[in-house]
Amino acid sequence: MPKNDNNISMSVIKRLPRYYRFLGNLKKNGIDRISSKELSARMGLTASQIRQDLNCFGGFGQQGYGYNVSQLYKEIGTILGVNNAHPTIIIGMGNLGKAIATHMQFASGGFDIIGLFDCQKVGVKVNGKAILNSANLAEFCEENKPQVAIICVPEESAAGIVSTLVKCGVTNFWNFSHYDIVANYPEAVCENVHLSDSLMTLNYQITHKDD
Amino acid sequence: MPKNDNNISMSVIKRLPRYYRFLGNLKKNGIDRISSKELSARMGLTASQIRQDLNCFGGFGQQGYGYNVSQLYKEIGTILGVNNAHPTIIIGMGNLGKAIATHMQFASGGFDIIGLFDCQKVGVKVNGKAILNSANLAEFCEENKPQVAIICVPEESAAGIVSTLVKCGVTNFWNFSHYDIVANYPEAVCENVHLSDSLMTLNYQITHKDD
DNA sequence: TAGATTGTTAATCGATTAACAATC
DNA sequence: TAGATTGTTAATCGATTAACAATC
Repeated sequence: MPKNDNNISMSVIKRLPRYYRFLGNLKKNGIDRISSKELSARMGLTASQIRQDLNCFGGFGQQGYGYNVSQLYKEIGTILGVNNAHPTIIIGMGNLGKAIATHMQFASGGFDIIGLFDCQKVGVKVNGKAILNSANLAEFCEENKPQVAIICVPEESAAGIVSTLVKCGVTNFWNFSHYDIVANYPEAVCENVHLSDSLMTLNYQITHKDD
Repeated sequence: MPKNDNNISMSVIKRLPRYYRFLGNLKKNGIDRISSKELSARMGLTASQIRQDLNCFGGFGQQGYGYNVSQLYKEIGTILGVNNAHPTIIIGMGNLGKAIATHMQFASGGFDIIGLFDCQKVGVKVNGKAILNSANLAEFCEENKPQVAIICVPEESAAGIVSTLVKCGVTNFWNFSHYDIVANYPEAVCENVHLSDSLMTLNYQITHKDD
């Protein structure tokens, strides 16, 4: 009986993909039942946290038994939205954009790539799809109604691109630039990936290892 | 007078790169003085948090005045370790590895890329550097003593690669694979980038926007 | 039934925010 | 000096962990 509490904390949400991954592996290995204790040992969490996390969404377990792996895997998948096929475009076909376009398994994550854009390289094929001209972005959005945009352009170009997209009704973003989308468009949903910040955090840890 | 408290929380550390970025921008715009209040407004934080964060490392401000932008920028840079040049290798020259190799500004982040590895494509140049054979990884490490490895191979290959690297004394990782390095090598320093987890978190937010 | 394990409430821990004396 | 703003302590808030009654 799935709940829908609407104020699930980000801490919990950020753990869901990892649960999903571990359950997928268990399933693949033919394990069809697991207790919070056993899962906690495998994942390096507390059993308490796992039970708390899962109970944000519903009582998926059974006292005295634990959790059914396939069922829980499916439930978490649904919660995450992997059964969606959000029409999605990628803006910026530099090295990063190309890598994202070719490297990610969008379909199994719930996304459907319907267009790749760049202001250069128009017509060049990436992963079998011809790059479209960023100049025609607005027009494309009117016709094809993408729901999600992946921003792989540098910060300088991002402001203009995002402005165009929001005007066309695209308000969901996977943002690799340092442009702060939510600060400028509070209604937007945005997940940031700041690779250079992550690298600097690593540097901090290396530099201060022996403090 | 920089402190060195050695138990700075990860919450604080993860905010440092963003402070560094904002201060760099202020500096570029010719602003040479800022109060925690003004900075908090620009960054969308509380002034209190900024003062708490900075005071983990030392009293960089001056009552009645605020903070000197250039000085604070420099201090945070030093804390983050941007003046280092950690000899670094990248393993895996698929789309992602290539993008990382060409896209990131390693030098200004405190890293120096001294080798690119792949089990195929040996000799092909990426960013002016010829790809080396992963089979010769151990040998290369003995000779060149890299300190950091960037793991851009799939999870299946990661276990073997990381084992080799740890044996050769490489214990600092920027890890793009789902292989859990710290679980297997507790002495390792590792910063994970799980792109597919990030994408799934975005999907959750889109899917539950109107809950 | 007895043992196991959940769902959930209460206790603890840590991080953020507020307040204010110190001081430039 | 008076006004501004820090550094730091105290209060609050939220997240994690522990405990245990409910129940399969």
